Amino acid sequence: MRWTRTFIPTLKEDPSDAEIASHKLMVRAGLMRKLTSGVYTYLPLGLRAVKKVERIVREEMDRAGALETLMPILHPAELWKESGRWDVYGKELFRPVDRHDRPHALGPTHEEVITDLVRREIRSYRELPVTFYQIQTKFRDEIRPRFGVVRAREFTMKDAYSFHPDEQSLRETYMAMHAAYTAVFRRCGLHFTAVEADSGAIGGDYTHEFMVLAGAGESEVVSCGCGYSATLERAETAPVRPEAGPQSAAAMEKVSTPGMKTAEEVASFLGKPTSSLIKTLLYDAQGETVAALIPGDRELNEAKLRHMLRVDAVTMADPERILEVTGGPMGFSGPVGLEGVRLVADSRVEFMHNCVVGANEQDCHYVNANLGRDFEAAQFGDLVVAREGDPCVRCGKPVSIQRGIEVGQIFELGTKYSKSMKAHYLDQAGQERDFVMGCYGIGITRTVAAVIEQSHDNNGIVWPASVAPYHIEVLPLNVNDEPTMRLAEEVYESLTASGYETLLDDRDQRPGFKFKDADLIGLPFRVVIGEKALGEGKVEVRNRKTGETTKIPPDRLLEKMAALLPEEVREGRAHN
RNA sequence: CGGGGCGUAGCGCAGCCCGGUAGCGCACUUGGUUCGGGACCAAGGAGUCGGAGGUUCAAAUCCUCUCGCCCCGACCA
Repeated sequence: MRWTRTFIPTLKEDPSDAEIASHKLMVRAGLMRKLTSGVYTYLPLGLRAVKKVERIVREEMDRAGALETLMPILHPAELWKESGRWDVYGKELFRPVDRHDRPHALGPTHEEVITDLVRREIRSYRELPVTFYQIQTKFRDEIRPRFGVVRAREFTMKDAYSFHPDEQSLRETYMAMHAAYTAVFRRCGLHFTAVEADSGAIGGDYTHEFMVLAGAGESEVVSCGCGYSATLERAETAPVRPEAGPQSAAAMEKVSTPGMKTAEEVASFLGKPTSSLIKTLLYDAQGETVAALIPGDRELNEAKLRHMLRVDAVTMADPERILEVTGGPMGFSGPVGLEGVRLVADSRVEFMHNCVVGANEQDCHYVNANLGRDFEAAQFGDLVVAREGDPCVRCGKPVSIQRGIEVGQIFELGTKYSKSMKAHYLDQAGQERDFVMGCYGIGITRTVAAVIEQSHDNNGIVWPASVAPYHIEVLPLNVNDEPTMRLAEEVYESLTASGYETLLDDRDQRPGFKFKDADLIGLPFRVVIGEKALGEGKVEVRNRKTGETTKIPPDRLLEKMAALLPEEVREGRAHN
């Protein structure tokens, strides 16, 4: 492709609305433009990168035996009502209404649609297992779109759904998908980890998220050298056992703490560390009020509380409810003398002595409260948000926390949708059974952003060959010099004919200008044809990533490129 | 949804407090010089100042409403 024949509107300045590197660069390098909040147009160069990722995904999905389909983006509301998600999905679900006033949804994901298809078409265990996938535009009315295409409202996603006769078959496909995803992200040249995750609202039991480690990521990943890694929501860490033996228990005493509500206020008022406080958090767990005890310097992880209580949702109790069950106002709750409420505690509380707790009375706390003597808890477990340096649950070494961009997630859904939507098949014994399902997503456009986020420098994008819009930029320094242009055309033709995707910068611009643009759009290799090297009968080949430049005679260029950019590298099966 | 910021030429911004001529850089057009890391000179085109209403002799500027975009936060005692 010739630069003057395509459309690559590069920008010298950062767009004012961009915050992170990938967003700025995608706009500056002319990959995309914003239409409205969280909605983007892909320009020719950007689309090529998107298509590279799509192709890799297709190849790996096909290899894993998944069947490509294309489902509608417009769904009738009935389907969503049937699965129950019409009411639980919330404001993220776009809900357009047609001219007959009939409600619809724009698909944020397609479990309902595929389940409907499969229940109509598949009757027998003989047709199972089967996996369908599609690469489609998805809509999610994000509460706050940001970071360009990392959190967009309209985006491209690959979603796959598998149907099985039983859990074992599901697990086999799950593992195959895990392997396919690993291959996909490897081929995209990403540094990533697959972490244990929380299944959230989609439901299901077993799930991994594929996270690209990047400072600009929105998710936090807890990981340990031993190989354990999990999302912050899911990550468990072990309590630190105190080195000294149990301190002697002092006499419990009620003290006045006027107006001191937060752990920090109470601790500083009493001149004690926040870690000597026990926070008593009251939650409504599907009708039951539960008190959760955690160390004063920690935060409760609601997902963990949900799991411990085996409920789908927990919400903080309102002040009226707190007054009713504890007898005291919000901010002064404590476990001592608290009756008629289930008390659960973080395991760390077991190792705390002579603690400060609320007295369930306006402006009063107890000091020197001790578990076992002054209060009890019905159940112990890990309830707090993991923190950098906490001991790993597996090996005890300190864990670290890094930020990441979630580019893929795989779920074992089980029978959640087949049950609610009455999707059955007949087993070998002629028995009607619910399909066992799995679902698997990859954010295609987000993956492109993640690649850039992880691979750029001060001058622009540094594309891995596998997802680069083109492999090589041929850059004639002076388009008005006949020998230069003749050679440039020859080089361009021969590279193209040899299967390299080549961009010829045939613009009549000054060299510096073209060099800057070349760095900005970041193609892996640049071939400069200038009068200087030409005088020696040579052209220059420059590696965008390393900056390494070599001068070679034009007739050795194909040989050189074959070494630098072999097919395995262009396909992402190897990286250089 | 709460808080904050911003909408002025294609892009990035100044002007607004203190009302009167709409300006700068980049980009674009023409001519010339230049030509290995975002050139220079000259001339030029381009803006309903986000929108509506109001105050005023006069509004980008003051007031009211409204739309859009960006950032932070969203119940953690």
